[in-house]
Amino acid sequence: MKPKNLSEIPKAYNPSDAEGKWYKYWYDHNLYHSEVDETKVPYTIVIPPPNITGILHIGHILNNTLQDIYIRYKRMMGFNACWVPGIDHASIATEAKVVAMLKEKGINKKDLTREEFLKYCYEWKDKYGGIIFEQLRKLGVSCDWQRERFTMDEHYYRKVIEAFVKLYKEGYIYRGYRMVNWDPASKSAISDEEVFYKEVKGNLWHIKYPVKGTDDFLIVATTRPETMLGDTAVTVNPNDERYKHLIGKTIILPIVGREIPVIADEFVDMEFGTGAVKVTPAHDVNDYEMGLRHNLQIINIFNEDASTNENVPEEFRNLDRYDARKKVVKKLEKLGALLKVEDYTHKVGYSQRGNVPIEPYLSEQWFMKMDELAKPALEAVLKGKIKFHPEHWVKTYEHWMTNIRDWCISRQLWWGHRIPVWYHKKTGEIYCEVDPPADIENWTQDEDVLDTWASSWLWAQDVFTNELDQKYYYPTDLLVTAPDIIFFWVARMIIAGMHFMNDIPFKDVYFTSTVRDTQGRKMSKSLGNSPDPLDLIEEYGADALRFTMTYISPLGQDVHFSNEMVEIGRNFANKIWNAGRFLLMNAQNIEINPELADKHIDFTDRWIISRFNRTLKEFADAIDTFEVNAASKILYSYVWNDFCDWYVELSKERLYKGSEEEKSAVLTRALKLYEEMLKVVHPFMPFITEEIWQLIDERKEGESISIENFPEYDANRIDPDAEEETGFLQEIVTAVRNIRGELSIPPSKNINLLLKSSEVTEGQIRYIKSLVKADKIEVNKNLVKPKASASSIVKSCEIFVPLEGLIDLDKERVRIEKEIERISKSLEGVKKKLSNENFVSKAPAEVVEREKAKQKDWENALEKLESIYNDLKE
RNA sequence: GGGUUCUUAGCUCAGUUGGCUAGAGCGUCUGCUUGACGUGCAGAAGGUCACAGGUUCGAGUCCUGUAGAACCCA
Repeated sequence: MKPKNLSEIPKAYNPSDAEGKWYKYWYDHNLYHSEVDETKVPYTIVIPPPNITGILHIGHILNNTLQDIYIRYKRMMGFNACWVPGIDHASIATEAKVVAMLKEKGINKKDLTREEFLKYCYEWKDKYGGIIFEQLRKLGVSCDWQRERFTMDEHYYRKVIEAFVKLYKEGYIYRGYRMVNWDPASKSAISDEEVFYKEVKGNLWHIKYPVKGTDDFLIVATTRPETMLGDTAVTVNPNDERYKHLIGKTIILPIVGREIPVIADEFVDMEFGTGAVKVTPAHDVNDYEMGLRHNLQIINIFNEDASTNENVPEEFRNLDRYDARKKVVKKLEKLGALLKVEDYTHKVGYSQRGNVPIEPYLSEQWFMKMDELAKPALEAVLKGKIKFHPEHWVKTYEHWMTNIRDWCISRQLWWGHRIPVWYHKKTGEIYCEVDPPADIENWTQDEDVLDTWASSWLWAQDVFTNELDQKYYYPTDLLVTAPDIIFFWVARMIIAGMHFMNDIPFKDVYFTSTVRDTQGRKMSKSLGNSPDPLDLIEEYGADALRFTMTYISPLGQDVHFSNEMVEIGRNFANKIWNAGRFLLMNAQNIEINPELADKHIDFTDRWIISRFNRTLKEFADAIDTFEVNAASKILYSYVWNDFCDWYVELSKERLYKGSEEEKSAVLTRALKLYEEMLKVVHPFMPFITEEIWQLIDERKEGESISIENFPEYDANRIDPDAEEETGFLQEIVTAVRNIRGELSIPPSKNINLLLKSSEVTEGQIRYIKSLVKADKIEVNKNLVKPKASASSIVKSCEIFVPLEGLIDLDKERVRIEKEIERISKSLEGVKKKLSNENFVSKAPAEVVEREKAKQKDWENALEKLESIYNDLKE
């Protein structure tokens, strides 16, 4: 080992210097490219492809940090690690952006041909599609950039089309005229999963519907009065005594004047509203089904943009649905048909993309039959072939999969994978193949494209573009994703995997926490509570942000994030930096000699090595069980508490006072241990660990900590004796420091120490002396307590700090009193337990033994404390 | 309405198959220009584990109920 000669090491770690430099180094040396290598076991992750319209948000930080931790860890463990990056074309979102962009330029999509429009889309993608990866690189992700994919790459596009054709031929895909969720802004169907429900303050309008040929009338209550223009019936519950006599009668629809029947259907809830329901089969899902049951006329009153069409009276035509509502209400009022208006809060479906209320709308769409396809995918998860972390998502998955409904996969858009179906111009015959028909002039291709998720569901299998790769890397190992796309993407990827590959797409799925603000609100642009990760990286450093995210994100729970929390990571990085700085500064004067690395070993060395190996074991267990949060805490506590607070402090004794050879041995060993520690931290904090790793020894061009071997746990290095010996030392030191603190003995004041014990060793005395700033330590099992002294008890050892005149005896008395009280209380509990015969006979022997030992220890301590206390009273 | 999850120190969270003298970080208080670090060091205070029952020798942990919160589905 040959640490660099450093004239000056900054007191604080400066991330911005290190980050750009090392990312470029990794990138230039292509360190994270993976090729098929049969001699190595692959470990594969496919990135959840961000949307090309998307920019980096705090959720991406968590998600990609987790993936990077796993990929870096496995790479260092010797796996052939492959992390495939890529982006998603995002049909609806992108098309909306491009349309808006064109509009600003004064171009109307309608005036463009499909080809012209797609050209604009690709231009847009080239301009903005790569931004998010530039941002992710700032985070330090070790993706294989040579494998970057896009859902509309030629190979991938073809795979999507092949999948459609296969499913069509197998009978899973059909075309139908159905009620769909219509987004009137993008003028496209969307799937059930793309609808979210918002609570909206609205009204319940009570409208009077006259019964033909009588003075009688029915009152219907509705939240959407404008749809009455398309009513074709009124329904009551057949058991409703109030309305039985009206069933079969005819209503004259106000405004429109259409004659519509009163029908009976069990579906109607007698309790809701007035118990009489207007039926608009073309614009409500339940009404549509009722319409089918009763053979009702279906009148569509809206255009594609949800404005009223020619099926309504002339004065109401060409109005936006909300304008139509106002006008209808006004008219009803004028006609005396409006009885009352109530405030009413209800949930309204909105388009997730366009954020406009969706319109239930009848249209011809392509659907996928899901129930049969879902079965193997459900089984794969229930039988544990795919494991979810945390496991409880299995229930949500199961619930959705067992109640799965057919999937509307067509979208009335141009940007995306065009449906490979051609209609014969004369015969109307349908042709569905990957390649167009030979006599293309006689056919017209379906205008629609596929739902984006009907392309990204092949992501795990078709980012691999040749058979060899696919065979080697598939199934992938881990998918890290947000739980809100469990249905959209995770479930469908499993379905696709089982159907097309006859195998699972990934072995483990890690569902991340949802990042919220400190008030528990979701991060959103409109609330302005969403921090820009790039600002955070600039302020605190990428490592700090990465570490903080893992440190604060509990498994399976939402995380409450605020910018100041990143200080946790920044401070931790600084701690690591300064421990390194300490060793490097000493290396300027003390020779590093690898031959001495195993010389002058004492119990503190064996202790830190033991602790390190325990840490390795705990760390690996946490990573293997996907408890990343726990893993980060294990790291934190080893680095900060064990290594810095104790080991570095202990080492000073020998570093400053040892022989030249001892100094050399101690520093060499400490640097070695520090280097191993850096490797363990590296997957979490890649930049700082690389920066220091490059400083502590001479490295060749192309070498990197990121491709070093991860330290291996060695059970033989677990050393209970050294742990015991160091633990005893730590307890004594802490007890003395406690006395100093509690009795306000200034740190500048050196003390003498008397230890009444037969168990304290010479080795321990040396360290105690340096850690508590003692001039003299006397150890003797027959010591007599000096009168004016402070005391403490650690196991069998009594500690006395004689400080005539310097300690306040009243304070000391209170301190001992408190200690007596605390131990008495604990002792009481133990005694109570042990005097319970049931406990002694039924509890495991081991537990009983432990309680007995406690009793002995505490009784012992109490006896000593009481004697000390009596002594103080004199 | 159905499902899932949560409620532990002022705040954010750990607490594995019940054995606990209930932990950590932040914040608070006291002291510290200690030859790595004030982004730090040393010490301290702070909790009838939401509430009520039950199972058990033993419950923060298991069961039932109540109250409150969040998310998903309809």
